[in-house]
Amino acid sequence: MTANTAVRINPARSRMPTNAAAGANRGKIAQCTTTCSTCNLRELCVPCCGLTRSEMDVADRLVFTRARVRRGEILYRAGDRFTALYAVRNGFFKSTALLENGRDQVTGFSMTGEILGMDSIGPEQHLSNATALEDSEVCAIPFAGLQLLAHEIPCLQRQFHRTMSREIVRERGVILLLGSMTAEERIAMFLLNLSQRFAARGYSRAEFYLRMTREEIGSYLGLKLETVSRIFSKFQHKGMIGVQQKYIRILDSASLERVMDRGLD
Amino acid sequence: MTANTAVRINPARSRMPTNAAAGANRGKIAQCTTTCSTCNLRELCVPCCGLTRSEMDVADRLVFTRARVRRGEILYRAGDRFTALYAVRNGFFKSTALLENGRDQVTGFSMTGEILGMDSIGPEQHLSNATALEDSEVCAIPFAGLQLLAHEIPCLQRQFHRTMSREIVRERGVILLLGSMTAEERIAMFLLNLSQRFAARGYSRAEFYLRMTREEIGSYLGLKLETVSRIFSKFQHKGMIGVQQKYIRILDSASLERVMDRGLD
DNA sequence: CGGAACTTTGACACATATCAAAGTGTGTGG
DNA sequence: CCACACACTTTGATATGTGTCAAAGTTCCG
Repeated sequence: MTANTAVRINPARSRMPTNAAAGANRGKIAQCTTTCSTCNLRELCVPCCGLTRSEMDVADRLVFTRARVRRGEILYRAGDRFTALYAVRNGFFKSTALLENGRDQVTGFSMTGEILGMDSIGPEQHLSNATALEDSEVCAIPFAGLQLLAHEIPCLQRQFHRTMSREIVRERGVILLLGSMTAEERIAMFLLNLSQRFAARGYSRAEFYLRMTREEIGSYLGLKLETVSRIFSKFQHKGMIGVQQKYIRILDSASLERVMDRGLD
Repeated sequence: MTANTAVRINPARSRMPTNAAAGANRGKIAQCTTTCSTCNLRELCVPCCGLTRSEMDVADRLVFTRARVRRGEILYRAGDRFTALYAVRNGFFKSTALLENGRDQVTGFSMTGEILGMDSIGPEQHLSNATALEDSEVCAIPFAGLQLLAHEIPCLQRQFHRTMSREIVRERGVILLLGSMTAEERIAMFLLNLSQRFAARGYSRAEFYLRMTREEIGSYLGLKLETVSRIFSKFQHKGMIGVQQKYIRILDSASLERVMDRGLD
């Protein structure tokens, strides 16, 4: 099974992040209030309104389980029962969906502050795998509890809907990319998107380390790894980016934007 | 504006196959309760639980606006303020998303019982156009009202989440299709999907009229119209389908499934 | 009947995949 | 600490699926 490559990488998968693994982290969990407002639920509840009161509620009443996920480990697998959403506290994940015939495909990359598992709500089971691409930490947000809480805090409910809707819009963007952009346009868009997301998190917009391989990028963008590599080289020769392994520098974002919008001429 | 093509296209359309020659339904409109449970909110609230009481509530308290949309007319446009979701009562719609550079792409087709506008909740404005491909009828479901109601009827809330989640899963499917399937696999999947959806609505699984052009199919599947046409012909020569204009017969669905899963050999 | 929208088919072009081989970096075990 | 293996990346040569361009065919409707 292709899907298990990531697992084989580290034989020692016992320390899989189960919600129960919680124990070790107990110390931190106590200070969930501050932590959540800094990063975890930021996307899910804080921007809602500035209610300190309800933030307290959130922290007090929703039992978060903090979990570590080492690089290569799988946070959840297709088929697992859905009980919780996961907020990426720090680190980097890929989501992969499996087609019936064994083929699989990367459907997204998630970084700090983003929520994993939105697609699993309806089916009540996970339909994709979430794999850590670097040592990461997540907050498990029990879905049932979230629902109860959202029922009492309307702005949390609203925020939750916004988050789901945003996932629809994100996927829509991937559909447009896959359906009507050339390889170069896709790569330009991919790099600019990463750049912008790193910037939004306080990291450099101009240089960063890719957490994923060329093959994973290709899978996400509907391209083969060789094509990804070639286009990286091409952009580099044009002076648009610097490439050294996984270390990328955005040297000319205006050009990248031009490529994204109108293709490379 | 490219988006208006559909409108200009036909000053007067008539002969399109409608699922329910409209006028006949007039009697039903008064009894919104029964109507909703038969089709409109079916997806949104009914499967929730069998509560006759809350079904009453839904019908009584949410003011639905029934609207007719003629073929070629646009139900909503990108940029319009989002106030309501639309349940397709009967008819057929396409959704098209616009890229910055003027390109646009069909992102989905919606038929009876399906909900339009899920992606607009977060942004609070529509990001895509919804165009009727045949004379259609929709129920506008005011979002604010739905939220209020859902707050009081937990199963409605749950059902709403399931519906949003289902949209994420649907789009995920399109991503997989666009990212890793050949043209033939895409077309086979497309036809089988339509077939299955028609069947679920009580129409024939084996023969139906396409409501969209080859170009719209191509746009949706990330292919050019000529490619769509060629593959239809190819499938026809192999005896897998019958093609006469927009009238399609599925002659060998097993073969189509084989193509979808493993490609044509 | 004539025009418009749509579809089909053919010839050819081109972007990306495939196959192959060499190059680079990294972690592990001796 | 080295060396070996392994994963990953790069680059080249070639193949192929799909796009592009063009033209003829069909159906619909005024």
